Amino acid sequence: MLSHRVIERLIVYRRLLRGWSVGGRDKIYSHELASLAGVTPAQVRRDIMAVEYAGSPAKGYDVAQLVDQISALLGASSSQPIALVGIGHLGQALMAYFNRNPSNLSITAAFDVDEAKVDRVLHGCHCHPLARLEEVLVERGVKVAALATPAEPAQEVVARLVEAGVTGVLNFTPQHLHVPPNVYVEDVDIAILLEKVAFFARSETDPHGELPWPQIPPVSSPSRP
Amino acid sequence: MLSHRVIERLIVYRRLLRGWSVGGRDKIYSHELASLAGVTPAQVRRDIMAVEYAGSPAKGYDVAQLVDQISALLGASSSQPIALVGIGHLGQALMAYFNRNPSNLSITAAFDVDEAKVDRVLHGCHCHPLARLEEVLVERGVKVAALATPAEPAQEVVARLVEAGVTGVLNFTPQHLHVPPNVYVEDVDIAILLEKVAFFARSETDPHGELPWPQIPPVSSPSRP
DNA sequence: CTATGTGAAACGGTTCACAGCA
DNA sequence: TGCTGTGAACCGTTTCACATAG
Repeated sequence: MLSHRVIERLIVYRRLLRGWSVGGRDKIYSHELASLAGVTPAQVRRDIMAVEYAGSPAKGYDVAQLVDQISALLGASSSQPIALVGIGHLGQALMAYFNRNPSNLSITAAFDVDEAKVDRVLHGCHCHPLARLEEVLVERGVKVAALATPAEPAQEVVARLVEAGVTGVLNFTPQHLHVPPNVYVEDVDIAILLEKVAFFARSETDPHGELPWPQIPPVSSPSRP
Repeated sequence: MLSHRVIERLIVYRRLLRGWSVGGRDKIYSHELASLAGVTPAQVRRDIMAVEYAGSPAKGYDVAQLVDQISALLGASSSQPIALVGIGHLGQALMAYFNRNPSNLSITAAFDVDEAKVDRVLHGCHCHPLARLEEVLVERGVKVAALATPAEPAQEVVARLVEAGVTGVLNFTPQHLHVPPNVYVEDVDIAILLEKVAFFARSETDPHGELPWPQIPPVSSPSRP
């Protein structure tokens, strides 16, 4: 019923709607939201069909109500604790980001094998030794973890995460993780993504003298790609 | 003809094949590669149809030849320079990663507005002031850039990147970037991905007492999901 | 008129199932 | 027998096009 793609876009819409205040308006049209999100207006309307809310053809969607209905669908708007394993540069980037931009997600516990990083507070987040992983996770009821270790220990760590009750993992490791069917894993393989970008950068022709392009197309114009 | 998904998986396959040495064998079956990559054997065979190479039903695919043919399809195996804009934690994570695991991609120039970070060498990569962006990029013929700045300056920076001849951008910013049609942008929105994981973590049921699951299924067994 | 809601068509990607071959 | 290569079926997603409403 709710596919991965739809969920992803609804989360994007919600973030954009929360920042919406063009001319102090509290209403928004599908083509405006579409332009901000970089999708088609039809896509926006189709996605909004999934939430229990109907806009008015005259005035568009009420921003506040739409945010509420999306949140109702996504569920659990109350703050949810996230664990982080691996306090390298990437791990610290994650801590810094979610500390700076407080959302309903917050990284509340970090873990590393490196004794030097342990038992300190980094970016407002306490760093524990990896040995205490299960203990802390169970105590805090953590269900979601970000995995930012090197590739080698990844499978072993994820097994311990699952054992401790984690059912969602954001995996920055190049390892393909084996988990039981009730656990959701999202892979983010940055090296693969960069190679992909390099490939498509090559395949795109590079016109030497080029025209100006619409850098910031007016948000109010219906985009018809 | 070659879709984004296929390119992505071919890059994954190539990496796995380069690390393949089970029992010193130089051949591999589709189900073995599939198991490593976490896809179906049919998917592997279908993807390999895209490259100009045929395996043998008796012995499977010759690993070295398959790597060569995938590389021929992906093109430009010679080292390609990458620029990085934004030397925060995330930027340093990228520099550290591509320094440690040398591939055919290397981050050769980094940029930041912060004077304190500039004109030093971090992770084997020289850091320039943002003002010299165009100069350095044109001089080195850089076509690919990773964007790891805050959201606010992202659109302005990408405009300058495009002006300097960049045709591929890996965008870690939550901003939707407007670029001319000949420029490829890949978005990696970590906050959205974490929220998505949190959502699916909630929707998965969490069976309390659970059975052991196949953590490392034998690579030689045909997986039929 | 313009914008929404939506059935239906179009599209793209994955899987099936089987022919062919060592 | 067990694998590869592949046409065809299948399935999920996106887009179209139009009925409907202010």
